[in-house]
Amino acid sequence: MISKNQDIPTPEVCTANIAAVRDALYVLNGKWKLPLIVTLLNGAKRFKEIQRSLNEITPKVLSKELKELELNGFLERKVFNTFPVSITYELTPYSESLDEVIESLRSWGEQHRKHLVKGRRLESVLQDH
Amino acid sequence: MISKNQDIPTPEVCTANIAAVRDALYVLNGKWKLPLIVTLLNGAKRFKEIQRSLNEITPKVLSKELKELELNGFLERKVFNTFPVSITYELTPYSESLDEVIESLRSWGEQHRKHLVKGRRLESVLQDH
DNA sequence: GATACTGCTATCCCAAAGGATACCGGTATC
DNA sequence: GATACCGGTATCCTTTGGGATAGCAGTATC
Repeated sequence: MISKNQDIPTPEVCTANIAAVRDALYVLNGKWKLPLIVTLLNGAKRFKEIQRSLNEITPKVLSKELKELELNGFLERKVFNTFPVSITYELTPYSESLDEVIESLRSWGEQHRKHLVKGRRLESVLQDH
Repeated sequence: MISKNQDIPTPEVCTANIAAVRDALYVLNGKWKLPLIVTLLNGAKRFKEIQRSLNEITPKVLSKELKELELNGFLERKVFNTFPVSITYELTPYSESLDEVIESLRSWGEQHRKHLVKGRRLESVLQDH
């Protein structure tokens, strides 16, 4: 329906589309939110596990991102009465609503890197991981 | 393939997925890039038209975002020899690679707002447009 | 004792993104 | 003259995102 080849949206539809995209970005924007959700697709994880899996994130930033994602209903924090205390984070059913978003970004990121390799522009417009 | 219900990705696949999502976010992250591309789905536009259509963006930010999108190959800036000079911005064929990304975000943003209305949490986690 | 684990928090800092405002020169209109 | 159009740019500022580092208490292991 948003495809440019077949059906140019009217200005009203375009405005509504922009609003919806902005709603999504408001919730999902930033360096770490979606990568964090992707790492939890593997199953529930503990704080340090997540940190290792995301490689370069500081505890402070991780803590803040987890809180926001919890607040928005994407993940659940579970506390277990062990020594030391252990806490797991796992995705909620609502996080499944993001599957298409994540898949489209993953797929696009993959093809974009290939596109750049083909055009030899890799160094200037992609980040190291 | 990234769906959680059917096929939990292995850690290696997960790492590759995170990397691909991060590539995409590196290029597309921020408040204005995708809304800007959405507004050009309507067809080529001039600077002031884009500004009006995006509503709250300053000329400075718009100029910067347009430059970056042009640099990344998503749009083309055309200069016409009129009085005063007129310049249009239009999407390139490469921008079509973003169609699924944009559509998934639009669709998600739409359902998320509905989800929040249903749960009466609109005020706290969505932005005004 | 030291070091490691746990999941954070506090402090300080920098970088980046974004906003507010004023302005440019050339032309057109009143 | 004033104001508007055009597409920006310059300056100053605020806000947000993220990073670096140190530290907490309780427990376990050497």
